[in-house]
Amino acid sequence: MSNINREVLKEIIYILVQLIPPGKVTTYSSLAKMVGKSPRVVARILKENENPIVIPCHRVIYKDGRLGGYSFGGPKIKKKLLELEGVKVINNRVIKEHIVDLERIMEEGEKIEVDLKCT
DNA sequence: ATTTGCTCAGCTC
DNA sequence: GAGCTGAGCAAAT
Repeated sequence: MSNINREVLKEIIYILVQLIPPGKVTTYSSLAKMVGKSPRVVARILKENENPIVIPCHRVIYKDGRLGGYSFGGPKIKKKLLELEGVKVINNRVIKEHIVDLERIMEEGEKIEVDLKCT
């Protein structure tokens, strides 16, 4: 059952990436764990994304905090974008505090949803 | 077979 | 604790 269509996988990953709030980043491995695939595949799909404007693929980095690559203007642009959102990048490395697991983000998202409902 | 937007375990300093 | 190396990984070319 791990044979998901590429399109579906793409959609899932895009949605997940769009869930990342500004000022936070996540890792390829986190995404990979979510979709049950290898980090390489996630990276490839992120790279293949057709509209980098709506999909903040710059918020996805290595687990070590390194930025990794960025086909949409190069890693320098990626760094700029992250800094613009409040993420501190030191020596091409995002400090650990900003890295959040996708699961955590989703939990917070649900929490927010609940809050809205209560209101 | 080679190249990638990766990650982990070991090793050195 | 921080940095480097080598191997493993899955998909595209």
